Amino acid sequence: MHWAKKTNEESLRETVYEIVAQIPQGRVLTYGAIARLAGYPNHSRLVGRIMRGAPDGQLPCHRVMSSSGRLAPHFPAQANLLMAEGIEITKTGKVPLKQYLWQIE
DNA sequence: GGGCTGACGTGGC
DNA sequence: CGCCACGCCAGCC
Repeated sequence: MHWAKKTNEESLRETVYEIVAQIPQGRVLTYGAIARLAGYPNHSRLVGRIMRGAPDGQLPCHRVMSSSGRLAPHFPAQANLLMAEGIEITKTGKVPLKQYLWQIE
């Protein structure tokens, strides 16, 4: 067969969770980076959707943000959780990715 | 099926 | 740094 498996939230969720679970403390990752690592480079939006319904407390979803370092809407606790592990947040409410982006070795 | 939405990304100004 | 237009694509109505 040559049909492509339909990319949907279900098929991505597991992979995304696994990746997010591995983000080290004090480091962050972007939706786009996660999408690429999962093998779906053009599905950053879907990753965001998945994070929206992610089990809070089980996963360090606060370490996930946009490529500009902007934090997630409707997730007020994110900033505190980040600062709690030593991550700096600028006055404009963004995380300087240059310093905290997880460089996978 | 068509149109809109959105925890997105990139490039231009 | 901010705003915006585009491109993108699954989910939802």
